[in-house]
Amino acid sequence: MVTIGDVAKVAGVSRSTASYALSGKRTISPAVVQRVLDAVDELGYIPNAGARALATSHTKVIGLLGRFLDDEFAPAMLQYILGVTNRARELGYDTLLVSEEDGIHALQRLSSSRMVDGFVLLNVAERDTRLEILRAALQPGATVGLPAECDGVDVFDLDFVESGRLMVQTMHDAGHRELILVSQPVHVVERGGAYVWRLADGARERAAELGVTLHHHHGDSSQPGIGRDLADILDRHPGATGLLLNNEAAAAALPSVLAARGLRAPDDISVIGRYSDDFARTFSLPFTAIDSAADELGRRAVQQLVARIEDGPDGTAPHVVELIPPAVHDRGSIAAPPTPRG
Amino acid sequence: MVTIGDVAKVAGVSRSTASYALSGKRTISPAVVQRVLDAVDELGYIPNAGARALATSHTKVIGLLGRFLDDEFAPAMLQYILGVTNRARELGYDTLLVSEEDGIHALQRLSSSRMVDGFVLLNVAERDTRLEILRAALQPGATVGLPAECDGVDVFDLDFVESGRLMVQTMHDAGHRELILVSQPVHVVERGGAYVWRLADGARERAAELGVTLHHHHGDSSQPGIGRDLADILDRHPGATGLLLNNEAAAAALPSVLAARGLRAPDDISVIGRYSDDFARTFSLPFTAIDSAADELGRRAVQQLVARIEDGPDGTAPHVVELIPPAVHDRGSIAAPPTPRG
DNA sequence: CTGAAAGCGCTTACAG
DNA sequence: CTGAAAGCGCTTACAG
Repeated sequence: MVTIGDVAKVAGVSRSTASYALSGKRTISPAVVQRVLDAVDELGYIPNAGARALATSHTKVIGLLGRFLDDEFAPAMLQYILGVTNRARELGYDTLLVSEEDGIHALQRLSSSRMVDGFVLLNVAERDTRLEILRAALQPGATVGLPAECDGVDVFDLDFVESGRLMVQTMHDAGHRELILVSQPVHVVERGGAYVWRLADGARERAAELGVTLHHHHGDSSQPGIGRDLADILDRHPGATGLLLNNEAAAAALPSVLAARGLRAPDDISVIGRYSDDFARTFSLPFTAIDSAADELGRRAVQQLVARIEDGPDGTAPHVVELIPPAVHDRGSIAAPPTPRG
Repeated sequence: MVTIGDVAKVAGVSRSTASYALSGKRTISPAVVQRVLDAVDELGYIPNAGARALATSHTKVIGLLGRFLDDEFAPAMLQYILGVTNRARELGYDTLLVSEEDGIHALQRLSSSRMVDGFVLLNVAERDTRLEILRAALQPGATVGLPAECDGVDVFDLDFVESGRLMVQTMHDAGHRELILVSQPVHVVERGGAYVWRLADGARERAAELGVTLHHHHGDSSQPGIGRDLADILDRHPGATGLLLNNEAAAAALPSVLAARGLRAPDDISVIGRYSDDFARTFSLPFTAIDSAADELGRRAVQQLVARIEDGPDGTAPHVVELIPPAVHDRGSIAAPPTPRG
């Protein structure tokens, strides 16, 4: 293995000079710097990460903690992950991905062993037990997902309240006066998935303000349950002309459900969803939707985290709570309601 | 930060005794071991990973290199990733996930900096330039994906040739004599996705042996292209009664395509796919399929890798090439061909 | 502008 | 059965 001692020898300088020449933390004569750089090239020198971490207390690694729940929508998770890993690399960091069930344990292990400089937590719930550990850790942390208590961490999430309001507003603008909102299952809420009721609250609020009728239902998170649920829900509200989906499985199942009933969007019913553009593309969902901005959220979280890491432990920048405003991606599934038959 | 020196002090022993008591590499009297363990508990001691890595040359981290290609089927990738991270953790390893475009560069960086003890490469192509770097690295490596040249690495993949044979065999058993195979786009093959032609070869072979007609087409890898492709392909082979899919996007699009043509599986046409069970569940695909075994492949690769890491650099175990035999998951989309109309 | 030395926190021969 | 010391490969005060 080639060490900085080898580089120093080849360049004809001391190890400290070689180190300073590479880090630039001390002025070294240009000629010497060049000799060191040449030696590095010649030998293919890359510093030993463990040794550097031991000396500097910086690993240049961030810990990414996901919760991969069985009934959570797995494909969407990859977008968050790639947002984090790609942005981290751009900023000079590698990413340790932890899928461990026991997030608390993982957090303690990585923090105490000094394996990482900071943490990004995905899928953060309303009351997330990982947060107290994170606040007590020496490394800073950023979350994707808005918890009840945000102090001590940087928080990033889609603005779900505004998303709900926007869905209703958009339908109202198109002339709809009776809407159905299909959310994730109740147990997702019970598990702390507060975004479910945040979007619902926003929708309800705006519906009340606009005098629009809104029926709210929770649907299953997978097939065939969600297919039956959708059929059932449509049966129960024959007067509804607009469908709001805050449930990826529902969005995936809807095309077949509509086809089976001989309905078309937007001719017979208008539809607006909330999921990632990537998801829509992959599964060819033809519905106008609010982008869940997974990649963007991952990138922002890691960027803020790195800024905080490099600010040092007594950096004084206040913690942020950034809620990304919803953006509607129009796919033509919203139109004026059909004129009532008969 | 609590160090092994603190533990030693509290336990009233030397640092080396504390270390040996914890590692068990030397016999220490039970009483002393207990005192050390108590001190560890009391202080919440967790060893500094960098220091340990520096001393032992082992990081207990494996590097996971993915290639996340734009038109590759992203959701499936997460299954491989979780197979790797979960199994690695069970074996005491953490996982550094690298999504870097430039896999060669990443490999060199992680290898030379001694950040990881070994590598798992996902999505390995027929001629994968990362492999030469991997062979030259001091750390061992395992691949998911069968390259042309397997020496120096442990290789894991689904047996795609056998998968192709099995698809044809299954259809033949049900009475079908004219089949269509829809593969991934040609450019996936050109990029080195040899599994595409491996499955096709197996299918062709078995079709020839059984006297079955097989039409082979490449379809687009996303909507709306693949929807049009499927319709087109079905138009061109009105006599075909069985459809083989080696293209996830095609599987996802097929329900709507069939619905639009007023066809049902298996009444009007029999269908067999090749994708992960998880994928089928998530998108409620109603087709019998060969499981791509993503999770299982990730787990096996990491297990073999860890065995090799712990065998040490002069371990003599021969490298393996494990092709997982295809398993059909019956979802009832195969039946006898319809009796010809007219 | 440069070098010799200490120190980061471990593990593991070397002595007893 | 246990301890004092060396060493892993870096960085960074301390001296010149």
